[in-house]
Formats: sequence, structure tokens, C-alpha cells
Amino acid sequence: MNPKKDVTIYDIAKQLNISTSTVSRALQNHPAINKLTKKKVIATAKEIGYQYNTFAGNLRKKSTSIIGVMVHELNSNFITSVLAGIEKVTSEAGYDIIIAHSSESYTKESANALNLFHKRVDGLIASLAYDTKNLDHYLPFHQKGIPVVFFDRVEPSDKSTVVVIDNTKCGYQATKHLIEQGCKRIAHITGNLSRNVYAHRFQGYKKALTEHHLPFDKKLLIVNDLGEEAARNATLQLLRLPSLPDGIFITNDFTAAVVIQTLKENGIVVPDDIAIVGFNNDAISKLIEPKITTINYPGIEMGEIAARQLIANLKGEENVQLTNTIIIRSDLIIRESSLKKHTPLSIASNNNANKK
Amino acid sequence: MNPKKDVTIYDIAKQLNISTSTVSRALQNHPAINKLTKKKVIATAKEIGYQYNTFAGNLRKKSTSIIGVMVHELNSNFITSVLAGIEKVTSEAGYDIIIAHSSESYTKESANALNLFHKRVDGLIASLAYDTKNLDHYLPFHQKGIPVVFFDRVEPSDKSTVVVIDNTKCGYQATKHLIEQGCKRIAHITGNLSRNVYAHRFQGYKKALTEHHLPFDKKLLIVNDLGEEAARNATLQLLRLPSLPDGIFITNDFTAAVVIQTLKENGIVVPDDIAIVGFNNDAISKLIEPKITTINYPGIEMGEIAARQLIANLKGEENVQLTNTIIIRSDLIIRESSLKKHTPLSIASNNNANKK
DNA sequence: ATGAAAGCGCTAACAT
DNA sequence: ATGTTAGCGCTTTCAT
Repeated sequence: MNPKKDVTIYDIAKQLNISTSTVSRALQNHPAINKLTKKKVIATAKEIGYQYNTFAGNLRKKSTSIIGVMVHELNSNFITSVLAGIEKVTSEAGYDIIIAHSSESYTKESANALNLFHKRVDGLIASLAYDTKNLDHYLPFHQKGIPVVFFDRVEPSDKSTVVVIDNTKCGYQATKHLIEQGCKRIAHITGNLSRNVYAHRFQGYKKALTEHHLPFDKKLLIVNDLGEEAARNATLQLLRLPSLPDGIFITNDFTAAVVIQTLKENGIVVPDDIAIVGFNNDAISKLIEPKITTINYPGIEMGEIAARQLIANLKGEENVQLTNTIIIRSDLIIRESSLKKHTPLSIASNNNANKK
Repeated sequence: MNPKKDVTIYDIAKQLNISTSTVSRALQNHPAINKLTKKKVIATAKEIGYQYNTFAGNLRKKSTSIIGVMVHELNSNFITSVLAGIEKVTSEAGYDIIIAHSSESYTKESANALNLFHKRVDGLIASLAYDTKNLDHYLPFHQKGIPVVFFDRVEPSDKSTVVVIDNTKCGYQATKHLIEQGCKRIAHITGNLSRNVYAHRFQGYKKALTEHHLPFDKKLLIVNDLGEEAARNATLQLLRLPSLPDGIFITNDFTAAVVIQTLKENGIVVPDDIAIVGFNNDAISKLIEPKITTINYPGIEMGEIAARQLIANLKGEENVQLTNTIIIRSDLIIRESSLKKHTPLSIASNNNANKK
């Protein structure tokens, strides 16, 4: 298949009548090598079409300078920002990255993890799939001392650093904001509650209700796969309720967009009849009508921090036991979808009158 | 960094008192090996924690079973569908894939190409970046006989198969549809015209105008980077024109969504004042108001076909000279954004009255 | 059905 | 500043 024989450092060495070690060192810009020699080596390398053989190098060095990145999906602003952040930091540090995506499937995540392990990545940065419930597939990494950093979708682990946002706080903020807008019956549409992000947002939601003496009504909690159809069904389900909710906190903007559309199709006015808060600050949140109030959190920064943490681990600078959890800032962005006309924002947001 | 020594086939061989060749063959399920031996080898492999070393294998075999995939971006439905298609076909054929993305930058694309080359991928599937103007960075692949298949964003090449849609036809269809809706002044917002997809769509646009005896007005052609700000500026630029367009054909749905929003903010009614056709059938096209008429084309299929073509090349089954271009079907999806009230679709779409 | 032995291309400890 | 040398772990030809 590759008929032509590869050009190796032996060929360069022969041509220049020097040893392969000198060639190898020259190619790596080793300080002990004569500048002239380096020049000659590089020149002949180019001349005879030499190409570095990564396998031979990796086999010898027992390290790949590759960092694996496992993501649960690819098509969201958030993930592409995280990837950009990771790429920036890792490439500056001389690492390449390999991206694997699980498409939200535990099985695929597992297979990919094994695959990255066999590819001998030096480290791993991962976000878990929708239905991942254990971390067994990362055991080989731990056993071999390969550092793993989890971000966003995580499980508690004493073996790895996790980089997350404070989802409980976000859920709390989102819900509190709706309460301050005068909402009394706030629904929550979210994903699998065994996944940390959704579990914590739900906790925050409940906390806000409790603090403001609103009852938690389990009919107002809908857990689904967050797809388009599920979002429509969830909305219709809420609309069939004997008494409608007056606010919905939805765990991602895409789902929120579908919900808003379905509500409008059914003659419900957003935010007047039902106020909406989404999550993620995806591009779509600014493009639909009304624009969606949402939680923003910086993907780039999350990626950069995860990568920096991993590289620190790799260099042995950092003790995982010490920095086990890193929390990134996040904030509520208020737009039209949640602003009930009768409660001006400036008053509402500082209003603690509900508290005893 | 990886303190523990790796378990190798030598360890297995020693433990069982057989040779490494037997172990190697057993692990590969070679037919000449005794079933019992195989079982024992596999058992002890598991027992002592053996892990295959890809580098040693690749170094020896001079092939990696890895296919590189170069994409211009990651965050679109289209690309994720293509990836899914590629993944399906390649994994069935026993290949792994490595995804590299250029973020629409020629420089990054170039660097990534070299990188994949050094990683010794067995083949490459690529879509070009926004500003890629030559294919020099793929030369090493051609020289070494590594097959490359381009999809969607391509340049003409006699060395590779290209998999595309008929962009000229799509541009023509989109524009003709607007004309049939009664539009007389149709603007076109698009990307870099040296990129094939945009160039061809523009050709189709012009062809439709010419065929229907409408003049091409260069003030109605806006070329930009298709980002959010550019889309807004483009819209405002059109709105400043002494006589407004009554239709706009826009080269992607995200941009179209921003344009529609900006139009609405400026009191223009879509489609009544200005009808809109987008491109790609992204999720957003169904979620904004009005829903966007767009061109749909099947990413999954494109990915599958590109991958199948590459694998056929790899196996030497296929002669690139013979199948140089593969065209995938595509179609116009008509939604509200282009439907002028006074021209019912059923009549308009079969109407050739304009023709001499 | 199994084994011996060579070698894939590179690196690095050790020598000079 | 450069060379010698011994592998890294696997596959495979040739032999038995």
C-alpha cells in the first residue's frame, strides 16, 4: 500500500557521514549540537524528503505528547468553546489532541476510552455521556498513572480533578429569578437526574422554591432526553395540566427554544402567560422570539483550566489530591423570555420582600 | 511518568513457555494456532494485564488502520451528521478515525494536515477551510500514495475523489423559487466566492436571474464571513439601498436567522416585504419565526459515501481516475419565510409563464 | 502448529 | 560536540 520505502535518519546520517544520534539530536534542536551540523542535517532532511516517524519515537520514548479529549457531543457552542480553550493551552505546551465523541452513549464512551488508552495518550480530558453511570472505563488510566481531568459532566472521583460550574447555584438563580418575576407555579424540564449537572440544577430549583415558600409539585418536573420531540411532548404535557405553570426553567436553550415554539403554537404568550429561563447561552437563545433568559458559562475558560490542570499533573507539578474540584464562574443573562411586564427588572432583582 | 513497566507479549510467552510469535498469532486469532493455545494466551493476557502496544505494531506493520478526518468546523448539524456517517462506515471496516478541525483557517488546516500525515493515517477525508486556496498541504499524501477524499468544501483535483452536492443547482432552485414567489429584486448574501460552494451557489443564482430576465445588480450581492455581526451589517446595508430587495437568498441558515431578526427589528415583514431562503436545513431553521425555507442535504449519506470511497481506494478496489466526482442529492424545503401570500405555492412552483 | 531471529525507526545512557 | 550501542514491543519470514 505504501510501496516506497521511508526515508529515515539513517539515510541522513549516511549521506553526511555522521551518526544517527547526531542526526536525532540535530532534529530535536539539542543544544549540544554544532549549529553548522544542525543546518546540514535539516537541509539534507528536506532534500531527501525525510519525515519523522512518530511510532518509532513514541515506542522509544514511551510517551506520545497526545492528550485525549472525550466529549459527549460536538454540536454546541459550549463544547466547541471548550475545545478551543483546550487546544490553545495544549498546543502552547507542545501537545496534540485527539477528539473522541460519545454521542451521549455510555457504550461508545467506554469503547472510545479504551481506544484512547490503547493509543497511549499521555492524559485525558473528559465530559461524560448522558447515560454514563460509572467510571470503570477510566480505571486503566488511573492504574497506569495517566492523569484524567473531568469537566462539566462529571462524577465525583478522588482520582481526578473535576472542572465544573456551580450547577446548584445556577438552578437556584434561574428559579429565583422566575419567582421574582412573580411566578408561583414553576415547572422544570431537565435531563436524567443521575447526571450531576441535571441533579444539581434540580436541587437549586427546589432550594429556591423552598426558600420562597413555594410547594414542589412533582407534576411540574419533567425529565426527558432533551431532544426535539421530547421537548414538544413535555410542553403538551404541561399544557394538559388542570392549572398551567406560569414559569418554566429548562435545562438547555435548544429545548427551551422548542418549548417556546410549541407554547406559541398553542396560543400561550411568553413571557406573559409563562416565563422561560433556559441554560447555556447558545446562539439560538438570542435568535428566537422572545430572546431567552439563560445561564452563561465560559466554555473557553473551562477548557483552558482543564487543560492547564492536566498539564500540571503531567509535569508532576500538581497534586490531584489537593485540587480536586475547580469551579468556574457562571451568570444569569436576563432577556425577554422571562420578563413579566408588571415587575420591572431593576426592582425585582433586588427584591427580598418574599423572605421572612 | 509512567513508572510501571508495560506488560508485553514476552511476559505472556515466558509464563506459558511458548514463543512470542505464537503469542502474537494467537492474539490475532491466526487460523494456524491451536485453539487451546489461543485460549491460554488470551487468559494469561487478561490475567497479567497485557495491553496491545499500537506503536510497536504500527512501526512493524507500517500501517495504522487510522483514517484522518479534517473538517472546517464542528458546530453544525451538517458536520456532525457527516462525522456520524463516516464513523459508521469506517468502524465497520475496522478503521479508527482521528478528527482534526481547522476552525475555517487555512493555516490550521495546513498544520493539521501535516500532523495527520506524521501520525501516518492510512487515508484522509477532508473538507476545506473558508480561506483555503490551494491543496499543496495534501501533496505529501499524494506523493506517498495515501488516498484523500474531499467532501463539500472542495477544490478540483485529479488526485482525489470529491463528494459534493450540486451547489449550482441548489442556488438556481433557491433563486427560482423566490422568483416564482414574485420577487423581482433578489439579494444574495454569501461567503468567499473563491470557495467552491459559494461560487457555485452564486452561479446558480445568476443563472436563475438570467433565465427569468431579471438583471443582476451587484449592489444586491454581499460577500462576508457569515458571522453574526457580518450578517447584521449586511442586512443594514441592504436596508440603506434606495430601493429595497424583495427577496434574499442566504448561503446558510444561521446567517439567515440573524438577517431575519435584523429585518424584523427594522419593521420589515418576512416574507411579505422580503422573502428569505437559507441553506443547510440546520435546526435553527425550524425554530425561528418565520420558519426558514432552505436547502436540505444529507450529511450522513455524504459521510458514508466519502468513507466508502476512501476504503475502496485503500483496498485498491477503486480507481480514482474513474470515479472522480460523486454528487449527492439535495432538495429545497419550502417553509414560511419565502411564501408570499398572493402566490400560492401549488401554482407558483409549476409556473413557467415567465419564460419566453 | 510452533519457534528463531531479524528488523521496523528512533532515542538516550554512556562513552569519548 | 559527536559516536556506540542497546533496546522500545511487535510482526513475519523462514525453518522445523
